[in-house]
Amino acid sequence: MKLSDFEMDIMQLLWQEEPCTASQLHKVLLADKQKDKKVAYTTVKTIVDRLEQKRAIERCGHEGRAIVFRTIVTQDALSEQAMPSFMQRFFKGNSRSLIAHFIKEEKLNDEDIEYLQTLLKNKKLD
Amino acid sequence: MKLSDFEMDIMQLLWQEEPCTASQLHKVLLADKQKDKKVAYTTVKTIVDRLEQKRAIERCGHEGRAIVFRTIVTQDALSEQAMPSFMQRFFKGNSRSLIAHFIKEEKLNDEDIEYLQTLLKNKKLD
DNA sequence: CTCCTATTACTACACTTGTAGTGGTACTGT
DNA sequence: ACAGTACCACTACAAGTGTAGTAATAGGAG
Repeated sequence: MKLSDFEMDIMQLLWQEEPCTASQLHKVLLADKQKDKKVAYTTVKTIVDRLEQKRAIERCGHEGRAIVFRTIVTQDALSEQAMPSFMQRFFKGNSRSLIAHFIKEEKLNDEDIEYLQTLLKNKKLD
Repeated sequence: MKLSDFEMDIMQLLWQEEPCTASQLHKVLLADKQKDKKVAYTTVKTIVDRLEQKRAIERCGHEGRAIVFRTIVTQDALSEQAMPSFMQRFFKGNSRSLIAHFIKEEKLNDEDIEYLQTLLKNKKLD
């Protein structure tokens, strides 16, 4: 399944908020700071319709007139799909440099670091 | 700068092969196993043209009649740009779970693991 | 019961993207 | 010098995407 950027954004919201209606999603989107961009309700609804067509989400009830939706595909299923092409693109499939990149560039507190160190240790032992 | 998937593929090749011509890129693409998909030379040329329009690459000479191209933007510049939206999408900007995901899911040999452990150690000290 | 409003289903449209054909022409091998 | 070929610039086009308008209407407020 291939979803567009905006479709992914909506899925992201749905995973956090589901089950919910299109207008709830719209409100969350508008409330979401970090982005000045405002979209019309109908725009969100269009994306929701497309997600339904693609069988990424489905109707699971009503709330007054509004349709309540929930996701069908899991976040993992989708990221599994998107991950390889991403890595390919930026790191030629070299996961080591991918991880290294993030470790170098991203903010991590001590607790994060310890957690990741533990993960690595376990990985080595397996 | 926003590049499409195919445009990114070509950039990837260019970073590895530059400076080079469109037909060289085409040959590399065809030679590339892993993908049965065959594209016409003109398709590649179209993408190259678009990359030039977007100022991601530029002409830097000729080789007979053929135009030699080289990249203008760096791999880092582009991944910096692409990274956040990707992370946002799949990990809500939580870099720790992103890194954790890769550590868990990707193949890493002992040397890789030691390298990453060193990186983490240094990160902690900084 | 009637009116208003929130929602819906449908339609629209310009832009991007993947994919490639065409027609012209600058080199190159003979 | 001529022909063939490899390349170029330009054009095309369907599918997907972001963005939204419109017409109809079900539900809720009074």
